[in-house]
Amino acid sequence: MVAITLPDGSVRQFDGAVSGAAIAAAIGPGLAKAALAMSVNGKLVDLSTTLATDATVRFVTRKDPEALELIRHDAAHVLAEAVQALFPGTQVTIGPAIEHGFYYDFARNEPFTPDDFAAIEAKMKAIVAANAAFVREEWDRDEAIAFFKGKGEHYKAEIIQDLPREETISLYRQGGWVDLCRGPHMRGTGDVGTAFKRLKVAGAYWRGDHRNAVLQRIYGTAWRDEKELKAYLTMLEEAEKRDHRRLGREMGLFHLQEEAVGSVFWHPKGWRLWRTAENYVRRRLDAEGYVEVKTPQLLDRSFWEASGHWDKYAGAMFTATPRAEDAEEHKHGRILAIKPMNCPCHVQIFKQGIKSYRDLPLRLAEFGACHRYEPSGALHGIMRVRAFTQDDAHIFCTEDQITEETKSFIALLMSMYRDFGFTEVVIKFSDRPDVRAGEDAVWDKAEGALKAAVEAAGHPYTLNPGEGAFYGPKLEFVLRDAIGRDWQCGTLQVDFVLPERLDAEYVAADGSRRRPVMLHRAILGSFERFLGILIEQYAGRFPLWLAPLQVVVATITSEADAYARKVAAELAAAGLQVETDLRNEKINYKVREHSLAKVPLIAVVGRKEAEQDTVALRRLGGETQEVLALADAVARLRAEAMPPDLRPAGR
RNA sequence: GCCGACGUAGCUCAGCGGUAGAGCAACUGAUUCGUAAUCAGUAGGCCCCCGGUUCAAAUCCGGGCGUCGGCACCA
Repeated sequence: MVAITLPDGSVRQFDGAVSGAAIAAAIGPGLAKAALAMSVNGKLVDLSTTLATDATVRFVTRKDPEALELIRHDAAHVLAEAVQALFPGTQVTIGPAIEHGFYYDFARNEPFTPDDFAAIEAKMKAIVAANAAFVREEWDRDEAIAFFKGKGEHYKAEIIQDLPREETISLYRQGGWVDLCRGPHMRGTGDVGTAFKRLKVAGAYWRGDHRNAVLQRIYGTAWRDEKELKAYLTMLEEAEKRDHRRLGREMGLFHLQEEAVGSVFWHPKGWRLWRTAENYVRRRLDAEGYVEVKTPQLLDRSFWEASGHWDKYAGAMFTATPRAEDAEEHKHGRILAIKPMNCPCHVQIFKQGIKSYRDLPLRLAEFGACHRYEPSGALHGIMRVRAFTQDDAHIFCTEDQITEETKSFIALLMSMYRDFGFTEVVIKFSDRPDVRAGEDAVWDKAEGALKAAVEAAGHPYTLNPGEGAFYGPKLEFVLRDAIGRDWQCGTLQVDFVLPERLDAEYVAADGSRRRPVMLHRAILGSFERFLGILIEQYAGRFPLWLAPLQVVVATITSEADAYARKVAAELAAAGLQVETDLRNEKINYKVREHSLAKVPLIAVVGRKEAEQDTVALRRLGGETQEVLALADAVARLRAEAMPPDLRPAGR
């Protein structure tokens, strides 16, 4: 007898070994039809799996969260079959389910062309319609290797060779096609459904290593039903509409051009946005006991050799030498490097004079402009650039102060993110990478201290093994935007290495000389990137305090021109960014134009307003307007435009 | 850096061997108008750059540069 326990606690007895499909059928025809796979004692397996011993079973239907992963994984197999059917000689490699969809990496000499894609998608549909059953087979390891080698599937053979010896080698058949796969799968290709779409093709390195061959990766998306698919495609469209590169141009915030690859030309409105953000950050740091500094752009190569950066990052650093042949640097062949980061400079400030334990923690902040020669393929709008400004700071402290400094940093960061409109923040803890500076004992200490600190701060965090900086472990702060995308911005890194390398020390209470610990930290990360994220978060429709142009005073008739100027002057005197629109155009035209430009408020004035000393306020996206006495409107907008940290009510 | 696609007016794009096009924007004029496009007219181009093929190149070929989508990278 085999006893099967179901999620509701009930137990069903079977005479002998029984398949999942048979159990489902025994429970009811509805379930038999809906079950795609099952969870046996918590492990997801094929529905066809035979159970010979007692077990707890839960059936997975299309409604369950696991279904998405199954659909996507199966869709990857369908894609692979389609490609091999259409392009004989193409080798298959791997094809996992990923967030929102799936991909499959193929080895083929000729690139896939747009014409191929329609054929691939059509073939996929045909394979799904044929609904061939997924059949699992377990093979002997060496036979499997020989089998794939015999088919010319060298990547598959390599995968098997690299599997641990004790691993079961399973193959899945779907009709005439077979693939190496761990499983599980649904019942047949038909279970993939129709809510999938091939999306894009891209190069990808075999096993993610840039020294390996380049494969062709075809991406697709797959969902439970058409409605979910449509919602996803709509989200992609929404993301495209929010694209900071597009909005940056449309709203006149910035531009990029060929002669300055990776550097941003900030236009007046974009720079206004930057200044608003920078002023805000500066006020918060001032209030938090940071002291602001400014350090050199150009430093001698030997400086970076001492800090250890030259060794690891010379290839990503810009260097500069004077053109004038009589310049000393030129004669002696000295190389100056444009700073790629601020920390070594801050250590130099720390080292001026003798520091006492009473000076700690010393929090040196800098809006530091840095340059890095980022690989050309990494550049992306203003999000990934070669010239950027960090909201950087280094906290010099004792080991005992790490916990307290980390706690107050996390509190500051969370509060600032909230002010910028981000409420969902995830913390990741990254520990030692393979290539690193410093002794293991030092790393033990640094990781221990940081972990203790983040736990003391009381925020949950996830582990990100091996992703730390080369000089120390770090916390990474990832924020989720309005349409569900994640952006890593803030960071806090513990560093015992650099103070040692650059010989920073302080005098302890007992008169001995000690090394300070350095905490590298940033909240926005880089202004360029963060402003790009803000543009996308708000789709250009900034809250009033961030909007670079806050109010347009638009006239209905030229008789109101003088009054419009007065309204604008009073708003400007109250600290608002305001423009007038006195053009001889219809109010409809003006409203449309300023709405498209995403100006938060339009103050409409006509003959009536001029006579009564009022304004008709219209909010972006609103369908009504509010007529207010001018003085009231000024007072109200002044309050509303106040940056969150200056609002009297507090946060 | 790697794979692929793309680069034509300010923007979005058509044209793909035979005199460079459209819509929107811009400019000029008329219209003084009450909350998301008033009408008419005008102007606007090293067709990314350099070379080649050809009687003739935006169009075909080669090489650069840049952008886009991924991959790799991200102190």
